[in-house]
Amino acid sequence: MARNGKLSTDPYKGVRDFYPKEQALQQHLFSIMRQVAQSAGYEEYSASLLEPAELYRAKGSENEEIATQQTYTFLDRGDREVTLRPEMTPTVARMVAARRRDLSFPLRWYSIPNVFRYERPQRGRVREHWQLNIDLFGSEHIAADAEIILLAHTLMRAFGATENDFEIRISSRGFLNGLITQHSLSEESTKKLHGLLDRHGKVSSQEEEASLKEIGISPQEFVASVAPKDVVELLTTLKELGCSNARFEPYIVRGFDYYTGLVFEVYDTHPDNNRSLFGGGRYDNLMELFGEETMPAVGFGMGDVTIRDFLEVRSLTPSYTSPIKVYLAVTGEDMVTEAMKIASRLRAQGISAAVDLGDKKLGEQIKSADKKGIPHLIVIGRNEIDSGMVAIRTLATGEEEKIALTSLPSFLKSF
RNA sequence: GCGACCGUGGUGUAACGGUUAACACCGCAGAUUGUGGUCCUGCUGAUCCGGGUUCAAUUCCCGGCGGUCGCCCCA
Repeated sequence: MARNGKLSTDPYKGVRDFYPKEQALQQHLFSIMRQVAQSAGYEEYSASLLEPAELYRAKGSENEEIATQQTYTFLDRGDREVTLRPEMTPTVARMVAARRRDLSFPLRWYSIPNVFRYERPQRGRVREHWQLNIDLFGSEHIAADAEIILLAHTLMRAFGATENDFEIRISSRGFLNGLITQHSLSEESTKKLHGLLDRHGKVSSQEEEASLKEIGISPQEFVASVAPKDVVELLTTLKELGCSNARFEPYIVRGFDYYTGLVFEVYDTHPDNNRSLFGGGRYDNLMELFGEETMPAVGFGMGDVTIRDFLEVRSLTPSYTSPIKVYLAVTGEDMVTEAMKIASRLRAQGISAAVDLGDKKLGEQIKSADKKGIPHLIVIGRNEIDSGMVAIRTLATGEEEKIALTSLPSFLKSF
């Protein structure tokens, strides 16, 4: 709130400040993402958040709204149209297309970029979020699809979720496109169909049936539809690989027009949060944008906001621990320097230590160390320096142990 | 872009249209010039902005801005 001409301390609409505790959680999420991606042989890449606006206009008749209304797009000082990337896939496709001859395939890449959408903020949706992007380029084999979905599964497990906490719903654009050609649907009807499927579960089944009939498709084709061949094969493979909470779901569409084959979404099974957490699919034609031949690709994106909600509902977020292992409270003249010497020696031994700068009373120093979540504390004063003995206290319990200054590092390492 | 609900200290809440806007937490200071998390004392600090109705507005009305939730769309 801006008041009396003072600047507001609120962050810009729809974006978040990450105070140390939130940042620690953020880094926790990222480190699990990195660990899973790297252990499967994926290499990390990165790029600027600025892209030329035309990158998002090129294709996607269906996605005009995203390109024109839901991006941050502006003119730079040289009258170039610039967009803050709303997603990473066009960027990575651009990068791969640019170095196509130099890269060896199959290519496994991942990144954790921040992406921007100019939208109305609401639960689970903000204007800037971080999104793990995992992509596998250069393979048409169904094993590639299986690998990507398995990675999504592994990630969820790595976050601490059980197979009962989530469900992987798979469909295929091939299946959908088959229906569309079979009924020779117009572009308008196709769009309607996509919208209808996407809203499945949000409208009553009567309404849905009526709308389907209007388009010219009988509801039975969905309800009784058997999984298409590619999906069946995929599900079988996944099961063999230890992923047994995936199933065919004809209603999965995914918003982006560039998907060409399989599409999938990971759903939260919690009754109060029955929503799509993230998803992805196969996009084999995106390279055409850059005048390249088609390049098979499959991948997914996982946003930090929805995964945070998922973890918080299930208390799967770790508690915060201070990066400081031992705090040095000081009392008396010239003791700050003495404490800093001790801290330096501790750091050289790989023990993180911070010194109170002595502006406050000793009691206050201890209180603030505890509030910061620092596990251990020692007081440095004349007595300690002269005797070479300190009392090391574990703040959570209040227990103290007297030890020689010289054996402090080995003592702390034992924790 | 559309709709519903809501805007009171840093946070969470209170106040029939009527004195000095209350309480709790947090913060700061003290009780104690070398020892925290319990208790005690004191202090700082708020009615989103602009109009209107009224003797009188935190309270009622209108507009703006902001927030939350939904729709659209989507991650």
